[in-house]
Amino acid sequence: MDPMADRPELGPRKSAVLRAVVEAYVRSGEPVGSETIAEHAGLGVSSATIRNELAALEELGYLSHPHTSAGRIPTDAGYRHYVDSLPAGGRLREAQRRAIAGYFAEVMVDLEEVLKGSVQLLSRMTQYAGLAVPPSASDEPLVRLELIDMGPTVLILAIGQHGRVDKRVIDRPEHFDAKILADAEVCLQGLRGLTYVEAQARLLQLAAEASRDQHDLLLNVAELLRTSTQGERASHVVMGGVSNLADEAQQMRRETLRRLFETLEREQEMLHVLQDVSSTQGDLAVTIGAEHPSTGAWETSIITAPFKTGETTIGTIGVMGPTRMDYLSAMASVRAVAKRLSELATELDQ
Amino acid sequence: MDPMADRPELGPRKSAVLRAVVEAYVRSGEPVGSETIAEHAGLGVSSATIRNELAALEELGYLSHPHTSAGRIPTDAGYRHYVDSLPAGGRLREAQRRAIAGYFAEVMVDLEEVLKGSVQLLSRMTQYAGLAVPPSASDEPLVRLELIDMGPTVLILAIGQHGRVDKRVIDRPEHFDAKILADAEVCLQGLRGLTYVEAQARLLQLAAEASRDQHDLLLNVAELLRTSTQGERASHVVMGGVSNLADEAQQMRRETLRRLFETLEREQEMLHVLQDVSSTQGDLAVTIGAEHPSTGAWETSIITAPFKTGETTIGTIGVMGPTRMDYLSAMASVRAVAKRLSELATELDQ
DNA sequence: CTTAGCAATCGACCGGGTCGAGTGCTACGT
DNA sequence: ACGTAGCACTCGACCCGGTCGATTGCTAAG
Repeated sequence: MDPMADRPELGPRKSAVLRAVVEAYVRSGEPVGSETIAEHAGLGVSSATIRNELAALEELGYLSHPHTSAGRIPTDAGYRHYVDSLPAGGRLREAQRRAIAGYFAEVMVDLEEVLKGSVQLLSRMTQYAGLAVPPSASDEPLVRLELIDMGPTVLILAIGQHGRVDKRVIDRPEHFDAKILADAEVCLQGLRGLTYVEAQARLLQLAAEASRDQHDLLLNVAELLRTSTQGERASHVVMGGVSNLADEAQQMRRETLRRLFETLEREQEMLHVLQDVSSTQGDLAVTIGAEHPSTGAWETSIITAPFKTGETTIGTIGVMGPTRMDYLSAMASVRAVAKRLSELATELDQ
Repeated sequence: MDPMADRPELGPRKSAVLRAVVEAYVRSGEPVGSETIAEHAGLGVSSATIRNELAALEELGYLSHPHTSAGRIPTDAGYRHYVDSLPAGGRLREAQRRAIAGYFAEVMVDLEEVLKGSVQLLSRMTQYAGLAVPPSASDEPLVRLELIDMGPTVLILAIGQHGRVDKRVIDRPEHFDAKILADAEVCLQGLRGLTYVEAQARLLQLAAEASRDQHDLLLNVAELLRTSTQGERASHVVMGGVSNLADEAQQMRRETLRRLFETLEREQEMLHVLQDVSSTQGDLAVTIGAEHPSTGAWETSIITAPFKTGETTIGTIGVMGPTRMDYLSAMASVRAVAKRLSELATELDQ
């Protein structure tokens, strides 16, 4: 029963039964039996027939069975089939539509801030945790690169085209006089307009040629650019509504919960997970439970969508929740927010 | 049994018994009985005598009783008495001493970064969550205040004496030409050396006198300074090792856990709690359970210590953990880290 | 004031019995 | 071949009662 194996197409009734199981289970949180489905799913067949279908679906690996006399629970593969069979255009409830419209109406201009708000918006709409990966600085052109003399220290400041500001404070060796700083400044002026990555490469060259005093200084500037594009703080993950996960947490095993929150604190790891998870498709990427080792270990699913300026993807936004998730509505929410975000980002980019 | 009521001094033996109960309970997590104490606390009296003392301590409100045939558990008041009777100079274990020394050996120069590391250090040492309130910008002198033309937007940048950088992106109305920006820049140059608060006040004056075009721009700058000193992002809380709280979380009630994590996400609220909790004394402040409404609701305790440059307090650092906490070692850790932090801050300040 | 002894208390644990939900099978009808 | 009704069976949830062990509180003696 490899959960990743390709499975044959299901007949329309099996699909309907599976959908009914998933939806009932997502609503109630309790294993669902044949009776419930026969009554509520409106398939016009008796519970006995449903039972046969359920047994078949279990045989196929879409459902599982806590114990003999309990109802069925979807497996990860079951959720997967359900999600794949979902109509592309899930509807938003009117309240949610308005929440999104309302949020994006108060236009903001700092993308980082917008993202913070967006993940909170998503977490409120879905009751899961909101996640976003902001654009990386790598290809952002530099508008400024400055050295600021602060007495015992020097502040290195890089400002990107889109309002990104990175800083680094370094100790100032005593023999650093104003002249050295001024000379270095001149060097740095020449880098304006280059991207973070280009400027970093250029700086390494310049440092190699420069005088010894300049050398260290320029290396420090290069280091700032490096950490801003690759390092710890380079790309972080914006999170919101993480407390929503605490709800489901109660029924998780102790260790599961622990590990989940530990990873949430380690942004870099979280970033990797999100990158793995969302590299798959074009529009909406859904990763369910054990389809990714991490989400498997946490018994969670992640839904992400890229957001773009024009045609180029610049970041990712989505939600994370229990595998027992209302995929339909969560997917609709993520899609809608990502769309608005893309519009906004495109506008800001001009 | 008002837990806040002043209580009479305890005799030396009652104190010893209380201490034994607290320490045994902190270690084991289970209600502790008279036998255990008689054997391990080395008081040289029998369990019957201990029982009498326990009954007396319960009568006084220091201990409680889950049910008749269970051992005793300290109340908040019990922990309070225990903490107050602790010797001031708790000893650190050698490993911890070295962890601190090791961390502060790799000197860093950006206080914000140091704080992030410090709370993580504390959380690793204590196995609780680390918390810190960084210095506020209010009294930091400005070294720079710049307007940066970024095409469709303008970036306002404020740089403080100690390496603090605040930014705000604003839309740029079309009639804003280079001249208006240049004029405003001149205005702003004049504010260098003033503190955030002073500069903000001065800007409001200037705006009132300025031309209409300048007016809005200057107000935006003032707004940046305002939000940097009072607003949402003004003073945040640095947190680390929050996942440690998830351990104890399992035995909390569902709602308790939820509320705790919700508040942890709302920095402003967390900030208020920390301010309430740490405003009390000079050195170490310990707030136990219901002594503060918030910590009461979460069944947690908070230990904080101020850190200073010279004699003036500039921030707070501490840990938060379950009321059933190893106060002795946590207090020693917080005290030690705060001390090192003060030394570092004082050095950086020169 | 301390101590030994002892009855009393109460949760934890175990086994058995009932109940109900839900399955899976079989036999029958279409 | 497929849907259905009926029914025995399974198994967890719940309740009950009994035992065990930990711990108390009391009492009476030192």
